[in-house]
Amino acid sequence: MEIKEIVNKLSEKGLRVTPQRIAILSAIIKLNNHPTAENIIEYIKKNHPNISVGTVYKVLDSLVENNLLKKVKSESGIMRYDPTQSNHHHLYCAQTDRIEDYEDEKLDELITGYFNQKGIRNFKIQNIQLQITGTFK
Amino acid sequence: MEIKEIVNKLSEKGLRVTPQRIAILSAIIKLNNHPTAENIIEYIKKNHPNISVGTVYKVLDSLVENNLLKKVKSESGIMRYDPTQSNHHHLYCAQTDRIEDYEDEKLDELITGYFNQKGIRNFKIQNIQLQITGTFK
DNA sequence: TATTAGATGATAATGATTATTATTTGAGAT
DNA sequence: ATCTCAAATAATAATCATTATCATCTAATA
Ligand SMILES: [Mn+2]
Ligand SMILES: [Mn+2]
Ligand SMILES: [Zn+2]
Ligand SMILES: [Zn+2]
Repeated sequence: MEIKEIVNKLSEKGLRVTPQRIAILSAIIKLNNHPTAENIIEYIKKNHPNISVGTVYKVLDSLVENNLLKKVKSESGIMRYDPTQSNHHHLYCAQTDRIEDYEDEKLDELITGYFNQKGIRNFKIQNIQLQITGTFK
Repeated sequence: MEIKEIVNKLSEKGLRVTPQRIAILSAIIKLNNHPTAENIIEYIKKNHPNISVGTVYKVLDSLVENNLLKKVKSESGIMRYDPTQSNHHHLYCAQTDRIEDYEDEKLDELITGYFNQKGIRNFKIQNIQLQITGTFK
């Protein structure tokens, strides 16, 4: 049961366990395609019709701040949310707003190796993310 | 004189050469740090105080559509504009909103080579862009 | 069960971007 | 050099994602 997991994650971070927070995290995991705040609200309203838009945004921000979610920039500028903590890349569809995860340890090693040798002058690298644009087939 | 160049670029694309378009392109080149629409407006108003906000957005869109500009997604979601046509990557400052260009032919070859062999199943790659986050020093 | 800091819901406000429309103008034709 | 008119602009209003406010509620702890 993954509700238990969600409750644990919230507690570990010292966040109060509220029905809204559980619903929002569950929704993002269930929806599973980098939903927008609006997507999340629409989904949650089915079982939780009184949830407030402001609450959803505030919860999202606090979950991002506590590393339980990541923000994903979309082509349009509308923010999207990602439940995957581990570092990974994204495939952007050039025709639709679809965004899929792309994980590739070998590629990461290749790039990390490259920059370990070369570096970037005047810049300390914290994180490298690939934005791979193209079409799904 | 680079105004001549700007005029040429506009004509080549079949766009009418207007003072507003020249001013906007010049501003982006001059500002040279991926300015927002607001940055551009502020800069232009000095010499061109009557320019309309809507015009700036419309000109930016048409320049993007005609491949004279690129959009750059920022952390905050506010769109930024880039006069560099050639494919390149970006360095994002983790503390400020600074965005710098990063070009690296060797790196591109490395990544292209990797994907030429491996590919991504169910996905046709059109373009790969690195978002390198860290701090300038 | 009582306490209370923190969370929520309702609502208004912001701020970036887009839409609308009357007026102006760039560029080709005369 | 004027004429013509599709396209561009300025002024203004509208949209829409996100944020702010604040009265009410509630999860966690004692
Ligand atoms: Mn937010
Ligand atoms: Mn735009
Ligand atoms: Zn993801
Ligand atoms: Zn750039």
